[in-house]
Amino acid sequence: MLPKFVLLSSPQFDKERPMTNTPAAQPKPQTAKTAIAPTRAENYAEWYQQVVRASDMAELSGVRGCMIIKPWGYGIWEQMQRDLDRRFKETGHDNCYFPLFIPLSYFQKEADHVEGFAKEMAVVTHHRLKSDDGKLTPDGELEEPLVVRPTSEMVIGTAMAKWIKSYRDLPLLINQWANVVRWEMRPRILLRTAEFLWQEGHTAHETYDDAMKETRVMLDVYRDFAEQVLALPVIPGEKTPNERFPGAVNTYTIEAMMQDGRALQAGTSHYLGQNFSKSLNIQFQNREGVLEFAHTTSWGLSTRMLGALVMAHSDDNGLRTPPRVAPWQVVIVPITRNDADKQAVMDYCQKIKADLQAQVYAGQPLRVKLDARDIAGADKRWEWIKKGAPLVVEIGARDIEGGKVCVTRRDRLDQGKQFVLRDDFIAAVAGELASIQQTLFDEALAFQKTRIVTNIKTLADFEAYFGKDADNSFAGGQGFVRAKWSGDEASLGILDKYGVTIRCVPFDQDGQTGTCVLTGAPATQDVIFARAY
RNA sequence: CGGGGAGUAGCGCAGUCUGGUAGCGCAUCUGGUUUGGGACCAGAGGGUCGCAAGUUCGAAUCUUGUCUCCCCGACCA
Repeated sequence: MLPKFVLLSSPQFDKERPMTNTPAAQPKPQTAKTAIAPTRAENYAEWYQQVVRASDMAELSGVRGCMIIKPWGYGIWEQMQRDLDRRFKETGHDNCYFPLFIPLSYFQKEADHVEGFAKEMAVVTHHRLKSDDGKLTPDGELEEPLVVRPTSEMVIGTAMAKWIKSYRDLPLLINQWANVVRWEMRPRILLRTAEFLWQEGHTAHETYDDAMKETRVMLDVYRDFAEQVLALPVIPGEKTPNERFPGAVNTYTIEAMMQDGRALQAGTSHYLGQNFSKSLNIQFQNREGVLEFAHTTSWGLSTRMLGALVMAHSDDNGLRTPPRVAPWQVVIVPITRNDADKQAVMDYCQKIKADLQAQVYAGQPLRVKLDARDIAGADKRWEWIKKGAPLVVEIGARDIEGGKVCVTRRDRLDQGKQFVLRDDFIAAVAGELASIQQTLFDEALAFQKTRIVTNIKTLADFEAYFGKDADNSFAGGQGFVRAKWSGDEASLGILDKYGVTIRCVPFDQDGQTGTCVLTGAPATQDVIFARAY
């Protein structure tokens, strides 16, 4: 039953990544050529962009801060959407769609909210063009400018105010898949773009308890999704007040660690209290017949997760796409030497494709691509490796004779190609995908664990870790500092010079009293300090 | 938005100082030789030098404006 090509032990995750910071004295031995240049260690920021390009997920569009999401990237997003959407439905939410444009006056109703977004809003002020000597200029000024939604609390809340009359109308649980625009100062492809795709859930509840429960349940949906589907271990916790969503009472987050040790907020869930219901008049008659303001929540997860996949799972040969979200989980590359072979090889490939598609992984039929393009097999193979297809299967005339297939596992390039009996492969393929999914998670988790330091107790320790003299190179091994913080917001000013922020107050707390790493004051809560994207 | 750097063929670059009508490597196409591995040889195609205006007989090159990208900051669901 056990296919012979499954590796039983996991190779050392970090074997090609020195933890020491001895500068490049090593005389580059005959190392295998990597598909991505520069490597992570050479220039992490540039490596990231090269992986995005090489994996063909997305590219810049020429429109400031806006990207084109290409089929491989969008295909991954579609898989994410499908999985998340199922989870939302299972937790009782329905999908809706609200307008892209929000009247400016709506925003003025919630002071904190507008202040939080004012500096990054695209505003539509005209509704037609006129031609002046062939030059088109805006004309027909609007009575009231329209904001392109940066998020939809105001427009959805306004609708909720109309829909909700009675406690019997609650809870109101809706979600929308949409694009939003935030005029970011410094865009970074997939991670921070002016326009991005996301889902935003918006709910209204009768009580604090109900709304808080919803907030936490949805954060846990994100956590489970990140870990199970994206193979991305995350730290769930609450944001400190200064990092809260504008207008929220509590903001919760899942924080992921990238391979350079920086943090990425991967999803958030907000308890909005009665702030928005009071601003927008979302009122209902309670069980005693008394008018009350509803408690609302919102939660979102975006195409930024595509960037997170790149930064968390890629290596120097490109992306490694988790099988659960890979648009194609198995790619068949026919190896044809001449026209005589061709038909036989293609027929054999077609049959294997059909047999593979009859297999089931994670509750769904396998997604199998037969790459029949008229280009060299070796080129196709490397293309799929750079995209991170979990399994690449090469099949040539010789394989047909032996009844075999040649398999490359994307997470095990070091083990090379495995020649396996065709039927064994088909029987084992679902297990292989599960194994790859697990490997990606295990490696990311092992990495995260080695990069969370808990022995930083004083500001001097902190300085040594994050300060100017600390090694913040890729090989330097910086990551998250988990330490006590007093909760004194004034102390956050100390962080400015380090470029570090508190990412979250993790849910799992030891409850011990210690001293604040920043001020030395008594402190009980553990927080995560890190540089962030 | 502040400081720095950069936009020349799909990608990576040279040429810009000292204006004379565009080149290299990879990729692409064609032919041939190869072939279980990111091949080799020969030939070919592809660029209004980011965009716009100006100076000039002549602008990739000089001037001004503008757009975009990268790095560092600030800002930031």
